[in-house]
Amino acid sequence: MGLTKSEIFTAEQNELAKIAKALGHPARIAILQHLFKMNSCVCGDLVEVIGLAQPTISQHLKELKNLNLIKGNIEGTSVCYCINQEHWKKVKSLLNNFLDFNSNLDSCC
Amino acid sequence: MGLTKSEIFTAEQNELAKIAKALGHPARIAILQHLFKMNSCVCGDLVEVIGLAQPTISQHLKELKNLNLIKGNIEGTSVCYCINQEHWKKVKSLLNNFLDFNSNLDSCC
DNA sequence: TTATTATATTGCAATATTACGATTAATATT
DNA sequence: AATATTAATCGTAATATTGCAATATAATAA
Repeated sequence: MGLTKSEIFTAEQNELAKIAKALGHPARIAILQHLFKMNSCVCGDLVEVIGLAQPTISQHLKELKNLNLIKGNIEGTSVCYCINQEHWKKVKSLLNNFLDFNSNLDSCC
Repeated sequence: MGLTKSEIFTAEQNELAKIAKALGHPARIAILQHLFKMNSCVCGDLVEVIGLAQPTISQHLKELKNLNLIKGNIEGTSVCYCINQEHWKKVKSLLNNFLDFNSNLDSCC
């Protein structure tokens, strides 16, 4: 099939999975890391920095933007991308919440 | 293509992406949450709890096991799964490290 | 030995993802 | 206006993922 049965999961499970899925490609990790490092708008040089073709980077950016992980502002002929700080906080707490579900007790196996 | 160009990324970027990808499906989130909640081995009742067919759950478990996120011990005719605590710590710090790359400065857009 | 039970594997159909060349759209520059 | 620059979109090929029925395997029970 190739089609996830989202309807049988909770909203939180689907939300978490969607975020994780967006982070599930090294190019998108690299893009986010670069945006963090630059701390500010970075535009088409992502193509150079990362080393994938322009349409490919554009596609990855679109995915990150669809999930509100980044924002894009048009500046002349170029587009300026940056982390969506407000939303990133939510993502962080959602993920941390999940990661810390981890109890201190030992597993039985 | 459908084939990720892993060779152009750093080991850390690929590692992060692989983990995120494994978490990028609500069924796998649900499995992990259940294992956490039970804090101990849980076996075939995952099929009931989650509501996907047995082969599908088995496949998701395999993926989680391949990434060392969970362990599986045979106990009689059933298999007992649980979180791989040691590795989970590494995963947590890797992800937290990434999530906290976030500087305090404002984005420019 | 012959069920029975629990899980894994195989095979397959439907869909999604990744990557990129070609093209388009929008703004700048000359 | 004509051209250049930048990024988005379209189309497409190759591959991956999701889900399940059918089957196989392994361990116990009768």
